[in-house]
Amino acid sequence: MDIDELARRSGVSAATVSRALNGRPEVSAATRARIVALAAELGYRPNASARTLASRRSELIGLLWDTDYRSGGRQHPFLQEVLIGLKAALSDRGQGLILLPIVPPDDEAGYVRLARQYTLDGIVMMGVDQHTPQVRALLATPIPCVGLDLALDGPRTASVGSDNRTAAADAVAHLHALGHRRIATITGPLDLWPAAERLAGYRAELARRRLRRRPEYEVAGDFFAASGAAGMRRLLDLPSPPTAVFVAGDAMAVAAMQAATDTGRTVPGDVAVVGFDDIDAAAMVRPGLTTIAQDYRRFGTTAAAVLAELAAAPTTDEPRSVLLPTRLVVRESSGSTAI
Amino acid sequence: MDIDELARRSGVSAATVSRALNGRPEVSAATRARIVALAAELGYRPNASARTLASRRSELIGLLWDTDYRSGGRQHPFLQEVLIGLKAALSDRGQGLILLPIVPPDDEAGYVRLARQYTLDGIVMMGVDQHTPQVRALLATPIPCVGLDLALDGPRTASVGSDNRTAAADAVAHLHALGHRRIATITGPLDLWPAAERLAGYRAELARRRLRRRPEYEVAGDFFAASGAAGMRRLLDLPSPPTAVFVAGDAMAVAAMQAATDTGRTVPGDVAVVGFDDIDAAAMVRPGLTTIAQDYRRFGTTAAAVLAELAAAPTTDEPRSVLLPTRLVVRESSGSTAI
DNA sequence: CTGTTAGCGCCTTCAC
DNA sequence: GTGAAGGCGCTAACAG
Repeated sequence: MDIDELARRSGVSAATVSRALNGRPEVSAATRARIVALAAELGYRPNASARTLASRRSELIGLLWDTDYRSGGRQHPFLQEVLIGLKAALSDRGQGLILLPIVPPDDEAGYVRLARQYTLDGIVMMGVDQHTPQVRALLATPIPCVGLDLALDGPRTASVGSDNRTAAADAVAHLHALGHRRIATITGPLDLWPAAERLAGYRAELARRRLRRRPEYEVAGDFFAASGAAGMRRLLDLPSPPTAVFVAGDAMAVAAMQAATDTGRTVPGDVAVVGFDDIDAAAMVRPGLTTIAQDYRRFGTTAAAVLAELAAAPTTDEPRSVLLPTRLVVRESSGSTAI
Repeated sequence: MDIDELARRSGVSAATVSRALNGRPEVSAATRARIVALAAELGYRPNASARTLASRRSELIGLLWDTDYRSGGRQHPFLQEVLIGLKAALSDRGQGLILLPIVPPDDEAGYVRLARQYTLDGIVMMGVDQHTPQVRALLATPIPCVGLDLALDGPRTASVGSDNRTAAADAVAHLHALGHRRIATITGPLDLWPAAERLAGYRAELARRRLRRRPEYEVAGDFFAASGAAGMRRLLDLPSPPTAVFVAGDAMAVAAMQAATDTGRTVPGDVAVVGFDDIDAAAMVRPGLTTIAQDYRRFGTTAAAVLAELAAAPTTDEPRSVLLPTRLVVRESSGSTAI
């Protein structure tokens, strides 16, 4: 069942079938209706390769997702949800999603070649280092690229992420409202966009509420559990330890809670904890972890929409970014009563 | 940079370039070496669409992964790891991975058409119901299909999964070795292959160790947390409650532990628990959950290898399946001492 | 509005 | 061992 067969059966030429099915305006309503109906009835689907070859557009989006970068073990707690959103939004637009292999660092043109090889219409990146030569080369290209939790820069790029700054401020506000005045934080790696924004939000909210900002209350973590435990121990050893800690990632937060418990403190009694991400475990540990939930599915749907906009828009130097709202999920770790 | 350009620069015809790059035997070693070197130097990559159109092979594998099927919330704790393995193994073979959209149940030929549309060389399925018309139609086809944790049936299909039966037996053996004699289980939905196998392994090991099998010790769960908690409560309310429970999934196991704790029991003191899956939370909860770890990455690499075999092998009626080894991860929930 | 004619970039017979 | 020619299935100019 190819286009010629369909053309024969509908009594028109292949060109007309192509036009009718692709929504071209030059076809009469009657012919189009007839062709569309017949195509549906016969289950005709144009061959993707032939279509791509002729039109130079593939309706294919590439996903660049580096499983090695900083993922020493389990990372990207959200890949699955992002994929769900992305897949749904793309297929609504008639687009497909292809997973790109990781190219070695010395193959500078690797991604650009992959994009050409598959005639990709756009690329979604997550969990990659946008400063590597291979990625920079890709970003410099007019191929639409959107970064998830990644601040991208290029003629046709955009970034999608949560409004981490506001979210962190919400966390601090929540703790403050519960009566806490000595609020510390354990950060992520500050060269990562979300980590930096969360710290900025923490600081901003302290200032807004006229709480003193103490350098020793800002402990550096790396999003992994061990750094959360170490950070908590360090905070609790302070002469004037905090009564609450905003931890920039849930894996660290859970470990931080355990570190507190292990050293004889109670959570939230002695120290309240608020995390970030709402990983599965947040609801499974005791006490349940109060945390910031991100709408990962929407990361995906937004990425698909932004990609379409980028493809239509002219190239530009203006950095574009979309910030998504988050939600504070209150569980037991922040305590329900003031201190 | 297309094949003609490369041909011109290497002083041969496009046909020879094609043969050289595709490892055809008819090319002289010298010409091949020259062409391969030049191709590498110029970074030539044949256009995927043109190649697929001409050769009728795409080197593309489709991933069928239903995000709705039984995934009321968070499921498939292993998608990410599977993808890592799959992507790595496929790209080693020069193949790509494309995520297939879910087709509506009334579109019986949907997947078959998708396979043709993209000229897919094979399909990996996970988290789908293989009894639906759309999937059955695909399986009936000579297109290579491998199911992860799915017992598939068709002329060119195979199944890859853990050796769930042995794994469950290991769990029971572990509990028995710790001194437990009254060992119960909370199962998954028994129409799912892994759940049925785990129950079979539990029963087999009881028999091997001459432990009495009691019907009231086999409680039905559905892999979700709530059913784990309910199952544990029911077991503990028994006149002669078990001293150990093998829970067929970690989400249920964690909830089961909490249910035990909530009703005044201690874990592992009053009741020991062994789970299945080794989800992230297993190491985060207290007590840490003893569980069976599956090698999900290997699911992916194995699927890629099996797909290649299926493509080369003739169609057959023999069901093929590959069972992967698992690993018992001992933490605190099973206790380190006998009762 | 519709048909005819060329390719899109590559592989693959068929000659040589 | 290598080249020439045709075609994979579709889209996009160009006519009409």
